[in-house]
Amino acid sequence: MPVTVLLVDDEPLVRAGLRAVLEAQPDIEVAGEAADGAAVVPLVRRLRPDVVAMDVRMPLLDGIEATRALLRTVSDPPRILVVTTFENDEYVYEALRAGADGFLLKRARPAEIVHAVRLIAEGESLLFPASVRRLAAEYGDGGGNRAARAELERARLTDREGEVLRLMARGLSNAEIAARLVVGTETVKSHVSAVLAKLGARDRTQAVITAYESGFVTPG
Amino acid sequence: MPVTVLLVDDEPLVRAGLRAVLEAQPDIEVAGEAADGAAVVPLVRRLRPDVVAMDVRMPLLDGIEATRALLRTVSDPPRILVVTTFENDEYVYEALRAGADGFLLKRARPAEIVHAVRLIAEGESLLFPASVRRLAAEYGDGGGNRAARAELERARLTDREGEVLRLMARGLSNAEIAARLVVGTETVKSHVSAVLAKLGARDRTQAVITAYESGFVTPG
DNA sequence: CGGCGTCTCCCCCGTGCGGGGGAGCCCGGC
DNA sequence: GCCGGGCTCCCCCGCACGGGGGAGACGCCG
Repeated sequence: MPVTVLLVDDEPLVRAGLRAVLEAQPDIEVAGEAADGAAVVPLVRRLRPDVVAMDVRMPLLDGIEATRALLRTVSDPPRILVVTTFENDEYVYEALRAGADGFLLKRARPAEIVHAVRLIAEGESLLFPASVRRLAAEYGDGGGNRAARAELERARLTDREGEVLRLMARGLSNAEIAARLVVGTETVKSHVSAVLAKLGARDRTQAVITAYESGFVTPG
Repeated sequence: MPVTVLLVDDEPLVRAGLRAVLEAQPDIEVAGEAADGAAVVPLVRRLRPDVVAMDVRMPLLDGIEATRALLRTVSDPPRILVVTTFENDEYVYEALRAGADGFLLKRARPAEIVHAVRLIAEGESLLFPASVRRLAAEYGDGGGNRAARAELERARLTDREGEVLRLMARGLSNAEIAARLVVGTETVKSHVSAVLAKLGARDRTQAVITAYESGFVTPG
């Protein structure tokens, strides 16, 4: 009895690639595809796949929310393999905290992709497989320079501070952030100052750079 | 006689996806694959493909250099379709200047990918197809950034402006940039203003964000 | 209970930033 | 020759930013 997989990614090209790679295996079967997180729950109910290979970044409903929704609403939920482009995508960690069972880099080799799906299907957790560490090393930090990352680790931003940093990283001014969060500009200034202090940044631009360099936010 | 395509991308998953999408067409044939730019020239010599679908960012030899190498060393070179993740990747423009015939977003739909390959094969140039504009609009995060991207498409920064933007993206203040470039701070301010205007950015933070989002600078 | 951390808001104050002007110099192209 | 673009430098000016304080309200936890 083959392992059945549901592919969830907003890019058809990635779905086609995963399908080609996985269906080349006799013991793996692609049960279906979805282009966004919102379609996942009904599809899982109908297809009952063993594994969901899920992108984190998607329109409508991202991989984190889709993971939560699956675990919350589906009885005997499938194992969830998070698929991502960047190794230090903080969304990945959120997805793992939300209950995903492992993650996989899109640039992994076909054999590694197949291996990951099999492992996950068998109930193994696949948090930091050797292949990922190797890839991370090969691609030299690829989206997470160590110093910046260490800085962010030590920083221990509060929820609110992280929220503010994210908005800073979208180019919003203090006034705009205040409007978005429905608080006063003075409050935002407090949070911004805290972020700058914790990150060792001199101004918001340096803070945003640290956010990018550490993978706290990612381009694309 | 079918259109033959050589796939060049360092990610096997992307190659598999392109292969699956293209080989579903009766009039398109995948002649071969390469994982980096260095392998392109000999492969083209041997396989004589009509079209090379080439990633810009690759180890060893990137898409720009590979394009140059092809046009310089191969007689009757194939048409070159640049494949990219970001619409405003400055490398793409370099590749186009180097002689590539068009570019394609990885998140395009299969039908659009097929269409692009056919167009390129027929000798059409494919610089800003409607599909790309539509995708850019769809994925533009609402308003401000979209305008900035559209701006960046046309924004041809001068050498000096690019240099200044790069230093901005490293967190340097105007005074520090001035010291680094051995010019006056007023001069730096002029360049910064020009960059902001060309990028449609309100302040240096937004400019740096655009630099990251467009791939003008990369984390790590 | 009292402490602690978080979130909220307030004051003053200096300054780096960015807009809007203008101007001289050099080089390459028409 | 002249013109245009790029690089350089200068003026004034308003303001958002960020530092350095302080303070009240809430929830959590020992």
